Amino acid sequence: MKNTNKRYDSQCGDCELCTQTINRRRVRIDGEEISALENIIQSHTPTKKGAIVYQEEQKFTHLFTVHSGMFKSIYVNPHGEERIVEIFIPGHVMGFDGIRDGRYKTTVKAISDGSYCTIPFQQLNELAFRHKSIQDRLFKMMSEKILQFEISHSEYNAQQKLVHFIKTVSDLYYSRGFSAKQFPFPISQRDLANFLGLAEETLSRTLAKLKKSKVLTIKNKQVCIFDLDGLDKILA
Amino acid sequence: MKNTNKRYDSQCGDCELCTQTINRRRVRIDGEEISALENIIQSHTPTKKGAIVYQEEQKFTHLFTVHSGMFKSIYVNPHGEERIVEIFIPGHVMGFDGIRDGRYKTTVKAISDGSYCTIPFQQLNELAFRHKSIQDRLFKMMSEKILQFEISHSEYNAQQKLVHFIKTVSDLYYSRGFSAKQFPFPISQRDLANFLGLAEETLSRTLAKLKKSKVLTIKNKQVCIFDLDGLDKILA
DNA sequence: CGGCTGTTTGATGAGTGTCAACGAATGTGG
DNA sequence: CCACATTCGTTGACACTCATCAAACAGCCG
Repeated sequence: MKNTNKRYDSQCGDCELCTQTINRRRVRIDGEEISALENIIQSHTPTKKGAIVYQEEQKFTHLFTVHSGMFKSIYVNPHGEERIVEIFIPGHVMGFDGIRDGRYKTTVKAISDGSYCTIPFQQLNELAFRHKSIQDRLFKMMSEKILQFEISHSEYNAQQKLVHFIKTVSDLYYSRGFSAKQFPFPISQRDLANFLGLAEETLSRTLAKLKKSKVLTIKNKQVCIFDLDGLDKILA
Repeated sequence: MKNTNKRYDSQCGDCELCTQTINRRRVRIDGEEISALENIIQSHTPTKKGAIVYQEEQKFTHLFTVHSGMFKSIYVNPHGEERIVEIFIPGHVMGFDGIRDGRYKTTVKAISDGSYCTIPFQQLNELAFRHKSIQDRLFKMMSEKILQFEISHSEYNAQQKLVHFIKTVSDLYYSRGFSAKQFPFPISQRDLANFLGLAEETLSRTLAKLKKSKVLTIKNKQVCIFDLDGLDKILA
């Protein structure tokens, strides 16, 4: 099982910081700045499922990029309820919530076995101050994130929420050269429901409906999309 | 009417860029960097209600800070439906959605008469590259915005959505030294419903309920909060 | 005054959350 | 390797929130 997942690994210089999307494909940015960047990235910390990358209120020191596996970012509301606010897959950068006031505001845990790279923010910051292109990239990445949130804010029903998320993941795999129709999906339905703001039962029923209408299934922690156009129709 | 609003104006060096929150109060950051910043800010463009600050797909050149009045940021989804994704009040910075790829992704319009300041991003960028503290501030502001979205993602019912938004505005006025219990609120119920993702009728009924239970009212484009603790209880 | 636009009210139904129970899968210790 | 415990996913019944439709009402401006 672990071996079949291996091909989905992200290379070290393959994260959002070092790549850009052109024609739906993720391509590496070249230049000495990027090399400088790669030099401060500490590579491949392997993690077991459930392992903690960073914790709420811990001092903010690093950003992290997912290398393999899936991670979740958890926010605990004032009533102690855990809410999953983000799901990360290979290439994603984790830890932006710490920049604000020097402490992480969420807790990040591994959903599956996997590994991540570590970027000392202090050094990244210095680098951004020396290389304009790196400063620009950081601004752009954060701007992108803000835009995504703004738009995703829009009102979807249960099916659309689910399909939208799966499509996002599909696009991401596609952009890295993998199949858009079949890819690993190690997240549990409980976590997924929590993330999407749905009851577990609603998610289960929604998945059943999508399977019945031959749009997609999730089996053995793998998504299999039968009808990509069907997905778009659901979101339309 | 316009005169009574005047005291709610934000000063030029009063926006999120030049201030920070300490003990729920917004205080000015000092230092020559901030002065440099103020030098590139072009002051006070007055606008009439309905006026457009920037438009989707227009080339990204400036950030804007609200000086007085209220503004809305509109995203048009693929089906031509308009969705209000942000509401801006004095001190807020508008235009971050343009950094991503050099074009604004939303349209910003004035909800009421008001005015705003203009910051050439090119110059701001240069400045951020020279003054580390400005780069830091920009990073922090964007991080803050990301965090807000992540958290607000959490599941609220209609009443909580409404109360949460009003509380946000209240806090913001308070942080600038105005009353937390009574402040201008020029947004129409239609726009507000759209922003909150509610039907107009639901919003109307929710407001009626809050008024009946003596928590708050909105009259003459003014919010009047009777029971601040009541608000917190609703969100709890 | 009439024609807008914005807000309110009532009736109805769709979509989801909740509760309860069960079945399937996974992990654990002997 | 089996028996058991635990987690995870499924299914049905039901209640409730909220969107929708329809219609009336209020405020505003020419």
